[in-house]
Amino acid sequence: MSISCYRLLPRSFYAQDTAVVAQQLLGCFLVRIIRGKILVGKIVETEAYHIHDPACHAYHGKTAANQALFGPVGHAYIYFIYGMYYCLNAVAHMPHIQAGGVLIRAVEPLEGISYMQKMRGIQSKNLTNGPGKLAQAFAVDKKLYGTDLTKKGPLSIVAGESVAQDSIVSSPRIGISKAQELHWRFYIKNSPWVSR
DNA sequence: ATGGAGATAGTCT
DNA sequence: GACTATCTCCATC
Repeated sequence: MSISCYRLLPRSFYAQDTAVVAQQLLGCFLVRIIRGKILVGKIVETEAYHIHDPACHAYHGKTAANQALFGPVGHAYIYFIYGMYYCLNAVAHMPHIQAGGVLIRAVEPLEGISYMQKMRGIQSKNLTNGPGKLAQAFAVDKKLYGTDLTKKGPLSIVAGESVAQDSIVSSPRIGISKAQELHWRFYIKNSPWVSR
């Protein structure tokens, strides 16, 4: 697989409804370029959050930490959680909404697997089946905060395999207590790479 | 196979 | 001072 055949997702892709973007990101490829190496993973699990949703980090307004969620769509919003982990989101929402993003929860490792293993530590078998794990495997931290995902660079998302609607499963989001009635977690049915 | 505790630190009240 | 959009390890079934 050569990098030249990758097709970056355009800015307009991220200007759709957040839950729609979350579903359409399934099957796309997350591409990380670091120290001359390339890491690629197929996105298999996502969650949608937007400003009118009590579980969204932007719900209580703009702060220094969540400002990227209010910025232009197609950029990376990264947050630090539980004193130990980073999680990666793609800013995505309709133009008339102020903020929203899609949490990338799990990917299927495709390229650079030995580098991912090095970042994770060899004791672990599960490389990227959870938001904290995939951030660690892809060397994603605050340095990439606000990165434009629609441009060739250290972190980007490119078009991938299209996923049939009937192989997309939705469920309540994981690890939150608010708005559990919203089934805004999406994953590829029968994928062995999802977080649970 | 499943469950609970502990690690650990940024962010907001 | 409380609260996380988590993970790993070790316990017990």
